[in-house]
Amino acid sequence: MVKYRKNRWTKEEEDALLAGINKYGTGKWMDILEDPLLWNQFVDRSNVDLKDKWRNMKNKEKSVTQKHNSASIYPGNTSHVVVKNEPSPN
Amino acid sequence: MVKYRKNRWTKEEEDALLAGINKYGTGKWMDILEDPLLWNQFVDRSNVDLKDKWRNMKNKEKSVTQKHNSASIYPGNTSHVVVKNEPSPN
DNA sequence: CTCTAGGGCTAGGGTTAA
DNA sequence: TTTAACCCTAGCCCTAGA
Repeated sequence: MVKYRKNRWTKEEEDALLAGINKYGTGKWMDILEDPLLWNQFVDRSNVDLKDKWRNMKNKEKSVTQKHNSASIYPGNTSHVVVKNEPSPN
Repeated sequence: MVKYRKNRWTKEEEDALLAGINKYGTGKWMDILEDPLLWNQFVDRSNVDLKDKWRNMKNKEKSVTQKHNSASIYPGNTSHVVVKNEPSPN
């Protein structure tokens, strides 16, 4: 099965992704994708697509920062950190 | 809050896992992990990590076999069989 | 409670379309 | 050539059942 064309990200989809990251943090792609307020903003995206898009947005920001030293526009850029659930206190 | 980083398996760790499977059989991950000759070969691995790694090694072998029909490179690949230890003759 | 089995998800390297 | 979008999959998580 071959994918014939790329599915470009819209501004609306990018906003939904950022909103999801604000709510759940990075590394919670399935949670973001299935959020009742966000899921219908995404057009044929998988959890992996969300992860890849966030990576691209970070790379873009980084190159912009290198060129212009602009401040981050993205919330909670902590992609190297994962928040682990505490074990439920039975 | 826990820092997350992939911990790639080294050749030495793989060898230790295979040696453990030879001794105890598959499905004895805690026994392998705590074996006095093996435990210090593993770098920050849990019993679940050992199980997952064996699954990956099996999958890898399977795909190689499908492509090249090569013989098994793993000792005693009898994942459905449990090998019992002989009592050590002190 | 601990441990295993197996499905699910992520992280990061690799690949491709444009 | 460059790179956003997409693929591959090892490694790690979740949890039912023993």
